[in-house]
Amino acid sequence: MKQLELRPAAQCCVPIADEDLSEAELATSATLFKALADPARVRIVNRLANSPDPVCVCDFTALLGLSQPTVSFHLKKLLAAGLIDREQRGAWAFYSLNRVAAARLKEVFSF
Amino acid sequence: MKQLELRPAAQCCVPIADEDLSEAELATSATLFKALADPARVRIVNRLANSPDPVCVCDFTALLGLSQPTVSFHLKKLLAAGLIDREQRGAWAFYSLNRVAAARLKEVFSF
DNA sequence: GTGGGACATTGACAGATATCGATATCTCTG
DNA sequence: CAGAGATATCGATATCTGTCAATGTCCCAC
Repeated sequence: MKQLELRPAAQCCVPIADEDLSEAELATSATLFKALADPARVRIVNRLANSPDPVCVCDFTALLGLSQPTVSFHLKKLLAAGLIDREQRGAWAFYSLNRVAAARLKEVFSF
Repeated sequence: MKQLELRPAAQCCVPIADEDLSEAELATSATLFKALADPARVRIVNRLANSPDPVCVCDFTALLGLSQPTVSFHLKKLLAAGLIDREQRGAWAFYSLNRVAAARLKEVFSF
C-alpha cells in the first residue's frame, strides 16, 4: 500500500465503480478527494482551469483573501495530490493545472 | 449562499472549470468532495456502485470493520451530500447510490 | 555581498472530524 | 404491550485541518 503513496494520488486513481478496490486504492481515492475538499483549493483549481498560462502565487493571495503561508499550504496539498504542477521562474513560483490528472479524475466517476 | 445548502450538494454542483464560481458554488463543490474524502465512504460508494439492489446497514458494518454508530455516521454524511438514498424496510435501513448525483459528479470534471 | 522581495516552512492554536460506548428510537414478533 | 433486534443520536475524546505570525530560504538587483 505504501508503494502507491510514492506517486501522487492523481496518477494512481482508479474508477470508483471498479470491483474489489484494495485498501490502497480506497486511500488513494480519499486522498484525491481530500485535496479538493476545501473551498480555497477548489477556487485554485477553478482559476487554473480557466488560465492557459501558469499562475503566480501572488495572484492567489489576492484571489483567495488568505495569508501567503496559507496559500502555500493549499498549493502544497494540491501539488502533493498531483493535481497541479509547479514551475520556478526566478524568484517567483508559477502553478498550472495538471490536465492529465484532471482527465483521470473524470474517469474516476465512470459509473 | 445559504439557499444552496438547503438542497444536497450533489444537486447543486457545477463544473469546476466554469468561470467565476460564486462562494456558494465553491463551498458546494468542497462539501461534495469532503463527503468522499474518507476511505470508508469511498468504500461505501464503491459497494453501492456495484450493487443493483439497495444495501443494508448491517452489511456495511461487516464490510468496513467499523462500529455500527460509525457506519451510521458515514452514511449520514453521504446522504446529506445527496450521493446516496435511504429506504426504510421494516426495522432495516437500505441504502443505494443516487445515480443521478453520480452522473452530475462526473460532469464536475468536464475540463 | 548586501538588501529586498517572493515563496516555503515552522510553531501555535482553534475548530472540525472520526471513532466508540452508551443510550434512545423505531419496528416487528409473540 | 413487552421484548428483541436494527439503526440513529449523543457524549467524550484523540487526531487532523486550516489559519496566521514569525522565521528561513532562495533569487535578483544594486
